[in-house]
Amino acid sequence: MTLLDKLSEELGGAFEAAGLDPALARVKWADRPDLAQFQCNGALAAAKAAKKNPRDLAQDIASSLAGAATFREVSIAGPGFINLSIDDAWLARALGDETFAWRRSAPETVVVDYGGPNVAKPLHVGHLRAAIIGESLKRIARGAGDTVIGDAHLGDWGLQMGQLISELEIREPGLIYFDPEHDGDYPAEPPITLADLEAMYPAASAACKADPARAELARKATKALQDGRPGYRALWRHFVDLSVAAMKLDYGDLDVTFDLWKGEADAAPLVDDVAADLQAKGLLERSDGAEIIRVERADDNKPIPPIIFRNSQGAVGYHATDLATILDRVRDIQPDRMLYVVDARQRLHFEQVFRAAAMVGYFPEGRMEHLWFGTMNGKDGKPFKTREGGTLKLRDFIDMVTEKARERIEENGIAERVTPKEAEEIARRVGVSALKFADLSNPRTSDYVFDIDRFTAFEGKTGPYLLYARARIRSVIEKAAAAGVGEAGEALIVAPEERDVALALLGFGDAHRDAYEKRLPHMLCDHAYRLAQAFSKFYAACRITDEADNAVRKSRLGLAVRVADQLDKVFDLLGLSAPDRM
RNA sequence: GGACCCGUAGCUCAGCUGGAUAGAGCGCUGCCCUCCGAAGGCAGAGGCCAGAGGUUCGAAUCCUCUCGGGUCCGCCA
Repeated sequence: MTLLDKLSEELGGAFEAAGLDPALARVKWADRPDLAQFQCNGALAAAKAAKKNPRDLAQDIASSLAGAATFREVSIAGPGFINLSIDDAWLARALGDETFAWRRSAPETVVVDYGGPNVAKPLHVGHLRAAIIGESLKRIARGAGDTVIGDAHLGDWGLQMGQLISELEIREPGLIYFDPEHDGDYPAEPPITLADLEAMYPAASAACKADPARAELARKATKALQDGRPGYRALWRHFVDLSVAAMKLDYGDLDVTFDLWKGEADAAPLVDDVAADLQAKGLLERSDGAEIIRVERADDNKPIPPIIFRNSQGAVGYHATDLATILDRVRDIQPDRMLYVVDARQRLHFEQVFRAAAMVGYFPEGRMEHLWFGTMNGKDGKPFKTREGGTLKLRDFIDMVTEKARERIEENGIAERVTPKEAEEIARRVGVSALKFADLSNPRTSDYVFDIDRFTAFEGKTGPYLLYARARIRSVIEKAAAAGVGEAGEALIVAPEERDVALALLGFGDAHRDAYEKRLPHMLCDHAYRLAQAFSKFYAACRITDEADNAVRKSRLGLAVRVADQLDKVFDLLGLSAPDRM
């Protein structure tokens, strides 16, 4: 039960005593911190329903709360706002009460799909948001008690594979993989390097676009691969292995990890089962030589085009593999929920797929969520590109941000205090946290402008600032230990800045819950920043290690420890990694 | 053409079930280190919440329209 739940419960009792609906007794953080810490506007809604004077109702409620140990003050203001401030002793006790951390009462098993990189195509900035947001949502759910399985869901089975295979066949037709007579094993070593593969992709793609005959070759190769031609399959395996090894390095740099590295190809064997199920339900239709599923509904306010399950060539596209993937997950994992962290432009696609999956009876539509996100733009307001207008590779992007972090570290004199090796590690973490925090602190659904100077700044609402704040607190705690000033102790609230730190700490459960329920990590970013700010004010106003009063000193040390520990928890949920000092 | 996302301080953005005086960061002005990390703290200037109607005791928030920006709309994923 979170703090706001607890307070709402208290108010709920008072509402019931006054003959009102306790569900209206929702308590929230005060809009007017100068007047109170919390507020409840439920009397206004209750008055509307009961056709009574809201101020009178608020008065009744306030009176029945008069003896409560929870509150120092309950007052009424305006048309019927109930203003609440917590009793300091209650607050101090609550700090030690673990139940104010939030856990789900009924945890679920959840699959999160937040990868979607294509084989042979290096990760680029377009993959960044899915990786960062998905990783955080995975951790947020795990932290709430869910069993969460993250899947990279590789794009390894579409037309691009046929384009690549046909491209290599044109370039090196003599390779054994293209010999239809060959009967037996293929070499264990790939015939090309990763660099070759990555260079082939744009060449093949451009050639197919320019020349219909070339595109036809690619389609035929795709079909042959999907039909299981051994040489093509062996080649495909090489392509996937080369790519995945490179992807793991890039994702690793971002501290993004997947539990499963499945792809469309893993789902492909189930496509026939899906087709049979669709057929059995009478959902598959022929249209212009293709097999389609109609997913529109009578009450749609927009046209929903049918899914092309198999195209006129007989090949399946990503609608079919996505459906097969759902079937695969239902059979293998039996999740309660499936989350897709994918670009906003795929909204229609997922609407189609979710409808079809529900129609064929695989999974309830309401338990599949497309958690779409906005675009990361450049300073010109258009999707982030290199200066030349090309796509920026993820590893170049990470290098760019790390380099910037390195400069900042030198400017700030950090580099002089640590070994070169440690400075490099600090630069990496500062750079990556700058990048990740910038992305996460914007609401998932918004577009935002990537401004490297702003995001790598050590001041303001940035990743580096939070890392710094944590390092500073840890440093104070270490110095206190070294000075032998005693252990952290029970909280004791004597200064307003201590009260504000305590309140900020207790806000964690609600921030976690909000971030989870709304699937919005930025709510946890806001919390981390508020907490760091509350600590800074406290630190500026109160002495810690050299405070003369024993109990007060121990209490303050205890607050510092709690803040540092909670920042670590929040960093973990966001997927940020902090250096111990900087 | 239709659907969806968006328009809030000079800049970048919060404000999610309608509530009091619309917030934060950056930037700007002025203060605060003989004292635990000043990458900090304190104070201040800066807003017809794109525009117009409507619902409501009450609207940045809900509804309608207009203007401006973005995205998507059957065989690539």
